Amino acid sequence: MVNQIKHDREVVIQKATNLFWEKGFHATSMRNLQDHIDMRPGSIYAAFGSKEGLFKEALKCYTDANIRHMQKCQEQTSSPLEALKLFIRSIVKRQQDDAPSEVCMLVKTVSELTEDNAELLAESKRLLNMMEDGLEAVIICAQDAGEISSSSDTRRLAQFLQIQLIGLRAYIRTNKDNPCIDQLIEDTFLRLH
Amino acid sequence: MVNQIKHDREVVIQKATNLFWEKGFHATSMRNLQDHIDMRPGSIYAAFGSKEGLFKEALKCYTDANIRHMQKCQEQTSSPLEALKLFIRSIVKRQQDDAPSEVCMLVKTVSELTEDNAELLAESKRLLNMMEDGLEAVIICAQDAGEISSSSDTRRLAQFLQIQLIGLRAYIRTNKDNPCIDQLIEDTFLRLH
DNA sequence: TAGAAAAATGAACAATCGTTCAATAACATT
DNA sequence: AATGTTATTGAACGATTGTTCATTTTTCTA
Repeated sequence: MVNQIKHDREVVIQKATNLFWEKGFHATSMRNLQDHIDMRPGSIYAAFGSKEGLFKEALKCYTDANIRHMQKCQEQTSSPLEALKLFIRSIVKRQQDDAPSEVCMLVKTVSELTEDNAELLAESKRLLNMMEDGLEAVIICAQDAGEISSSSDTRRLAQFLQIQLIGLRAYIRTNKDNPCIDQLIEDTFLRLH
Repeated sequence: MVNQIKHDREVVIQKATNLFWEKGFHATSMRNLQDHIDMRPGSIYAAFGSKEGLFKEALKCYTDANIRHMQKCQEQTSSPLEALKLFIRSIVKRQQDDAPSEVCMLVKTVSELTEDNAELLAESKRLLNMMEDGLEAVIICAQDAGEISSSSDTRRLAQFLQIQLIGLRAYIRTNKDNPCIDQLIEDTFLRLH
């Protein structure tokens, strides 16, 4: 029986993720969420415990989707470097599509929250570092494939790409219809050495 | 008579800027502000009209301070390129000091706000573009001084530096005690061509 | 120094916040 | 069909939100 459970947990979390991603943690009220995921307060609290609990699920949902997307990019080509380019291009250019925000949700969260929400802040940092590890893994693949010099420091290259991704996405938020976006992305890879 | 006006406007705005910068627009309540700037609601509203009004002043205050800081860097050396390095190094490394947040307040605001606060969002974008213009002005100086190839596209270089600044600062927020920060900054200038 | 003008106060407002829980509906098992 | 279990509801809670304004205090002028 498909869709027997009225509020399929993953679909609900996905919807909540989109709203949190767009509006941020503080500006998203429980009533906004109630409307957006079509659940009443009692059900939400039974399922997730608190607003923070639901947000934590959203962070996980967002990160998992990104990791899956990176894997999809790797499956599309035998070149790890090309996979990286596919990944970064699609992430950065998703701005024109239906993404809730141009800015990475994890970066947005780390930027917004303080020690008043220490657990959520720490979790966001942890997930961001996980994403960086993922970047380094692909860079190591590229190194093994001879696409990147074997003398390069893969950790530093991963940091560089992470910084580019963060910077590019936040930059595009302030300059959405900049015609030079493609140029800026290509510049990133020209400087990857 | 010094300090005749009890609440010197600029000092108050400076204090408000620090609090807004640390906590963001939504997480900063008017009561937080009342305590932090030592003013009662009536006085605040008489002086600034609204929370948004005060925040707008804070954005201006933050940007002005940054522009002054860039000018100070230019006065410290006759080399425009060295001035840029001084500026970026000091901004990025201010994290260890008393800065309210590692992240640029304008980027933080652009990342946090939506069309629900359209005016503040637009103003933040405007100020960010102003900062980018400032970067380009120094790059042009560096070009005139022969420190940067005259064939370089100064607008693109300014965009590149802007993206690096945004990315580095947000990155450092998630990785505050990373020992490679200096390396990452130097990498930025190695890639500036 | 008396009085007018300006500035600062803080109690109070309606609206909204995150959250709870008794009541109801839907389901599963017999 | 009856019963026990689980899921969902939505009114209501106290706390907090941004904001207002009658009152008091301070400052300036004559």
